[in-house]
Amino acid sequence: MDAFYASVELLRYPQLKGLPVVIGGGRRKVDEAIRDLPEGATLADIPIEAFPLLKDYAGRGVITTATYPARQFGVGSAMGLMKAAKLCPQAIILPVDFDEYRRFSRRFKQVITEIAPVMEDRGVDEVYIDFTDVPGGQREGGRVLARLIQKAIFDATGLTCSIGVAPNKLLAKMASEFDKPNGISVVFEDDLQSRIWPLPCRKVNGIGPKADEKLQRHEIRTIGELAARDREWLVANFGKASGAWMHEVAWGRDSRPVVTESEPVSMSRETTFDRDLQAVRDRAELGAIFTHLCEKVAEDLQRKGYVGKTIGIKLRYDDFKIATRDQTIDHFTADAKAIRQIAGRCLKRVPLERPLRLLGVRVGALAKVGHAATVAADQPKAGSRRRVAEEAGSAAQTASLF
DNA sequence: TCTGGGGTCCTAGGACCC
DNA sequence: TCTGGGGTCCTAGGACCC
Repeated sequence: MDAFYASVELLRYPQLKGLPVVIGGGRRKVDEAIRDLPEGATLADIPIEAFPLLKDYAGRGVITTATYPARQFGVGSAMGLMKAAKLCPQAIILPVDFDEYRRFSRRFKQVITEIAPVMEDRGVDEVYIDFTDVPGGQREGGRVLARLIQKAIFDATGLTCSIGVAPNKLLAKMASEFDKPNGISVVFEDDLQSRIWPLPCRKVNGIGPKADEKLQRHEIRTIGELAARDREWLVANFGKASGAWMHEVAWGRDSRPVVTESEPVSMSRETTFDRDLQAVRDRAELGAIFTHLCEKVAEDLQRKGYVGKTIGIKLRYDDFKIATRDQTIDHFTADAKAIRQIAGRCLKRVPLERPLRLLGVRVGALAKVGHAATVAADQPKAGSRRRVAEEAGSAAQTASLF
């Protein structure tokens, strides 16, 4: 299979070209900073002097993305804003505007599917493309088609993108990072030794900070060093599945197809509070947030036409530890009140002594509305019956908090 | 004032069924 | 009475990605 991996550079405002800009944080704080602007002004109308600076920003949040001039200072995605402010206080901060990103996201994906219909959605700004059957797709090893797609995206959206072309998804993804922004890189099978093996293991999609740390403890830093270990050794040290997978990717092998359709598995809403909240002292505030999250998830489900039967909550404590609880019920629902009721029971099963930083509500085991009816007719599972019995016994002592 | 929000997939133990 | 597997579902946590 021949694959593209295309990654689009997110929104930039023309008047900010060449300036250090970070996008992130809560919308609220940034909105406050630019609220003196004329009514109806969009960000594009704002004079540069009016943009809020990172050094004046105070609040929780992380960077979603940053311009290349900002990255020069060492700031980048997922970094805390307070830390970024120390590195680059003069950077302009802009609010995240996901509605706008989604609009652009739809447009650039539409442009791509008109040229190459076999496309896998990998999020708001990334896609895989299988161009095996696209007429002319093989010219210059795919470079011609990549240029065509790049130009079409730019014409339609004004966005630039980086494209990697390779024999499979694994290599295409790595190739796309070779020439950013707005570049095209073609990697062939024969380039494995010269271009892939020198890269750090972290560049492999699927090797994260934990796996990388463990690899480094075994003196494996580059993909080449990973490839040098034999499969048996990797399996013995990283487990049957992970070890074998690591061996495959180190040798540039990946047979995953480009998947054009997929059904969602879960939908969730979560929020980090402006300040840590305590279950007892801030009971009313927490209760209101909790209800709101349930309503939002219910809205999302209904808007997209899904129902679910596993309902759960997520807490993040002030020490950043996470706790989750969920319960599977014997019917599908997308009703805010029903979700709130089951999620409330989950909340009673989790420790609430520590201050809370985040609260989330999740609905999983989804089915499309209409398809759910047949599934719902199935016998309730043993687990649900058991749970119902336990609740009867524990309701009295836990009824207080939510 | 370190560390967002929305996802997927995997693992592992226990219950339960055959 | 004790000893088995295999398979599925449920739950909690964790790694990872965009």
